[in-house]
Amino acid sequence: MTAAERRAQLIDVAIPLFGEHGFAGTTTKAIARAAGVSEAIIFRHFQSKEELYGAAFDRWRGKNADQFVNTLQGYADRGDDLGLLRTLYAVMLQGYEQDRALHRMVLYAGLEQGTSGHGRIRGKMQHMPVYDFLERYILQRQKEGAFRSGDPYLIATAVLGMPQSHALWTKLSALPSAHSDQEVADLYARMLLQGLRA
Amino acid sequence: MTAAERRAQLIDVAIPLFGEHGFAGTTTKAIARAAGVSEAIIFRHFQSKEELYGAAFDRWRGKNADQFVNTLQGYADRGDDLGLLRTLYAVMLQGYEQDRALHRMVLYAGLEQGTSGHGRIRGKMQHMPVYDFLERYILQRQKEGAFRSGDPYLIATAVLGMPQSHALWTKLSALPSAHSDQEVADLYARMLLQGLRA
DNA sequence: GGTTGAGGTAAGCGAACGCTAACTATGGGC
DNA sequence: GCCCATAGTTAGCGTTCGCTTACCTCAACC
Repeated sequence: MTAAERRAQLIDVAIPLFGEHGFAGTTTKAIARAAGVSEAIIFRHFQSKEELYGAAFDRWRGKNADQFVNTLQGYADRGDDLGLLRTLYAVMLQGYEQDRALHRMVLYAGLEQGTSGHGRIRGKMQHMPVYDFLERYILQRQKEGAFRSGDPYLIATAVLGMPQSHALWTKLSALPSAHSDQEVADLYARMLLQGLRA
Repeated sequence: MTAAERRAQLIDVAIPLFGEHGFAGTTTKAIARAAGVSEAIIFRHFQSKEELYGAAFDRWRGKNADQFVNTLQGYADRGDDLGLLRTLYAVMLQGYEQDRALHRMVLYAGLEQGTSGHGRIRGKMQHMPVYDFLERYILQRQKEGAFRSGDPYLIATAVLGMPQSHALWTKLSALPSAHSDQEVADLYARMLLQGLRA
């Protein structure tokens, strides 16, 4: 296995572990065992556990795909507010479920940042494309007189916060939900859109 | 210092540490240093680190005061939906800031539960009085034809999710906010109330 | 005023932590 | 056929982890 392949594999197996136990709770030995290699080769391919953590984190940033944003932009161009929100929520909830480990890792990172030594994460969490898109979108709709006034960033936080919080408890933690993602996405989208109207 | 006092003191100093670094990231030595005693007395007063963690957690459950719910009930009796939501949000945001360590600990516990051995936490996180109150309140307003239809629990999750998510990033993590709590509470309350109307 | 028991400390246990040094297998280029 | 860079191993380093043991101190009680 080449160095690049091994690096990628180590990141792959590390993400579920970091996501499940956090940085402090995940041991290099466990990562090595999951990868089927000896512990030492982790440190051949990464300077430290911290660097591996940072590399795993970069994987997440790549996932916030522009393609997702492009889909939303399509709804925006068509002026389909409800479709946009519904799609946004559905994709978000699906993403949380699909990349559960990755999102758990991000959440852990938010809590752990600045505590342990792993300062590599700092600054990596800002600037998610979805936030930027939503902020611009809200600003535009405000100018058109369609949405209520108020700081677009703050409103975007509220828009994204509802499903985030739902996903936090139903998907990232263990608590079960009695509702399908579609159902939740639909209710949230309708409710929030009505609240956004000027 | 009596045993009861010492127990309480150990819990007091442990909460900020657990909140800052999580269960796995907090060492018994650090707790002992913070309390100004030797590490061994932790294990005189608690069977294990895990038991201390559970005891700290019980402290949180006591904080979800009924008094808070009573205040909200007052608004409900007066039919003041906006006042209720605004107060709810303001108190929530204030609570997150005030008991930052406690809330961080709870969030950590949600992520860590079922991973490390500390199964003591399981089942302690359910049944927050605020959720129950809000669910009943929404159901009542639905019957009166004032609020939109939909599962009250799901709607309550959305109502509480918006400030939770905001607080998660601005208060529990390190990211700064450009807006005052009052400002946020007011905008969120207005927006959500409009979305709730039938 | 000697005994006792509760609260506390110093020292260190075995295990696990992140990480490293020294060595081996292997495969492509001359 | 030899060379040597590369990917991997074994063994263990120094430290820290949660926790335990042996001992100390001292106010309360009969």
